[in-house]
Amino acid sequence: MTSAEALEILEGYLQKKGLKTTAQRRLITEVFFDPRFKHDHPSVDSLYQHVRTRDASVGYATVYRTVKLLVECRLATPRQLGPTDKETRYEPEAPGEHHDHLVCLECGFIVEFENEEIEALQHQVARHFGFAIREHRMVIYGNCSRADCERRPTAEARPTP
Amino acid sequence: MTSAEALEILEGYLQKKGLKTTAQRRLITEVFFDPRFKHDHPSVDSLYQHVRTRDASVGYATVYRTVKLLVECRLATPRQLGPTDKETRYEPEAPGEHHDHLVCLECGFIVEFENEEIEALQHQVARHFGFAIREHRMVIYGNCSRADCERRPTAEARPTP
DNA sequence: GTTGGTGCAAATTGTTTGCATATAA
DNA sequence: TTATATGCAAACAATTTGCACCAAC
Repeated sequence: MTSAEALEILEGYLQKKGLKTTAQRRLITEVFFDPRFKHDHPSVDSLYQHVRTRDASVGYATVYRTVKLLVECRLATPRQLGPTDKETRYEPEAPGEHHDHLVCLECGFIVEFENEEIEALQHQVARHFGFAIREHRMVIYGNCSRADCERRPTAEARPTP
Repeated sequence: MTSAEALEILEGYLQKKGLKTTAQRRLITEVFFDPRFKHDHPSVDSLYQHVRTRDASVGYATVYRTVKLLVECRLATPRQLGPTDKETRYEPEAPGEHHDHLVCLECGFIVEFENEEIEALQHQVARHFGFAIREHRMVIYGNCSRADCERRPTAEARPTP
């Protein structure tokens, strides 16, 4: 999903709700869907930093409020990847799509994947317990095999050993 | 796992680390593994409340510090069930065991389950991306079919299955 | 007696909110 | 024109920490 498509969805949502399209909301959405940035699962703070490089007058609260709007119209999903992460991180979403995550406990490297067999089994389990599935979250933690694993230790994915 | 077994593991851990076994640590562990309580996935606050009914002099900080110890020796796992939960909740663990969760979005009802087929597929996916699995977290959200669903709107006040 | 533990209150951190002003519709 | 948005600072809520006194070893 491109920034332009996301903006269209956002504007439709705002209109429907009688809310206003502002320069800040457009900028934040644009940055959030920036191809160079959209796989970062950014925290609000990280998004705020990027936004500030393009308009230093934008306030922290506005970023929080806009991210909340993006979540409401399903353009963003809150995630708690790293088992030790304190901040909530957000991921750009195309409505209808879904994927899960593999997270490297050493270097924080994240892989997104989809697996229909697992999804089918989840529905089966849910049905067995009388649940109607609305959504699910699955994160697999492990060690990746990239050559430069360990060389980029990030704060994000480090549980107590 | 009984309170007694948990206590034994904790005391072993404390000894190994040169830390001390105190009445508070014993009490908190006992309450955390109390059979009437151990499936509640309690928050630190909820655990604190229960502990206070048995010793009103125990402080909030001590409960936090003790829970941290329990996590370190793998007797507790931090969870963020409810997509809207603010507080971290903790679950008593028997080392080696594992289960996932079904959470009702309406009433907060939680079912624990295990599914070997899903676990096998997770390993397959991980291998495909060159990851060695260390652990995983899976939560399925949906609507349960219990007769009194909706009547218990908070995740804290949950029935025993 | 020494080292680590506790309770309290104060500090920190991520997030939200009240308010006066600014801006889209 | 009029409702909604913004930026700022203050408020909040969950969690952590500094410190003087206590208690396990």
